[in-house]
Amino acid sequence: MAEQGLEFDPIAEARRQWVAHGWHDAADGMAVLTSIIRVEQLLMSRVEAQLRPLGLTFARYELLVLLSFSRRGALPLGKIGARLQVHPASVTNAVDRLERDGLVARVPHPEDGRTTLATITPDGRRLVQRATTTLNEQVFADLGWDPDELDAMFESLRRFRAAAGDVA
Amino acid sequence: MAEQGLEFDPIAEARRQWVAHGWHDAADGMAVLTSIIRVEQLLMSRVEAQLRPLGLTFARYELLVLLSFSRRGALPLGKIGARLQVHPASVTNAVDRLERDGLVARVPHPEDGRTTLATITPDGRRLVQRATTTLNEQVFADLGWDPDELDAMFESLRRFRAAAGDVA
DNA sequence: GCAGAAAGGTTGGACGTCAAAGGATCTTGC
DNA sequence: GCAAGATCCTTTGACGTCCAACCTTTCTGC
Repeated sequence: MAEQGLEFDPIAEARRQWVAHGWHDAADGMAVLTSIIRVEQLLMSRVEAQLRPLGLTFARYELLVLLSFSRRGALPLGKIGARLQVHPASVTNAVDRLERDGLVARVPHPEDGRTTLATITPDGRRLVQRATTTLNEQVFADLGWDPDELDAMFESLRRFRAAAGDVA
Repeated sequence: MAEQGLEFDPIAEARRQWVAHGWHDAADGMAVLTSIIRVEQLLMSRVEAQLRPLGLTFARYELLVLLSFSRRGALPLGKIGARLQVHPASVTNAVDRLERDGLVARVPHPEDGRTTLATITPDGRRLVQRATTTLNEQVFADLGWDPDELDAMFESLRRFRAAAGDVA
């Protein structure tokens, strides 16, 4: 990444340009959208930095968490995709790599021949435990926002997700 | 994507689990981080849906916008990376494809033999114009937040970026 | 001047995401 | 019962991102 040392804020600059071109109606939306993209990038890189030493990525971590929270430690791949809101191909991909590393195993569904279950292994459980502790302490516990601000953000984001159909 | 029809909010559910496991301090941070990732995903797919018919991606669109705003319509690849806050390899990649499509041309820097300039072509200017009009109307003009909320979001996000070193 | 350090780009590899197409396996409806 | 249509998963291909390693070209310091 090119992290350092701009003497000005590129997003503020872009917004200025938008206004200068007469695109007033779109300037704020552009600025917020771009900001979200950038903040997501920064947050993700914090997370990945913590997970890398454990041999995990966030995508795989999320999948492990989901399995570890499930009743039997196993879920159909399709349901995993629905819960994590990712493309089926991404699930296949993630499960492939988790399986390669012995953190998950594929098991045929006992009743439905089309379905495959991903099952978390003991190694998988141990690792997701460690990863969660690390992430909780090093990232989630303090993103850099006050509690009030955090709540406000969550609520705004939730409303957006609701409008997009994520929430019932 | 698996867009539809969960009968509950996966992020709210994850947060519940976090609290149930006693990770109170991290629960809100986890929820907000996950929400930002999800909202970024949703916004990005709106943007890409508008750009796809034009043969552009957001990464390449941003690069074109940057060039079109520059004095001479040309910038060193390194400076592009710094302004867009992406890895040098990503710039190489994007410029390769823009060049392939005739939207940008690589020109050696007249004074510094190490440096390459990316120059926007007339085709590039025309296309970025069209793309901007479309995005302004179809996406940026209405993300789904009230003006007040939009301002609050921008400010929270700006503060975060500042703390991360993006802003002077 | 000239060796060593720094700066600018490119390449190759690992991952992630999406779209589209394909193969299996249920489920339906007549 | 059986064909037609849904489901579930995988595969392939196009892109994007990052990292690490590797050339070139410049700049620095003695």
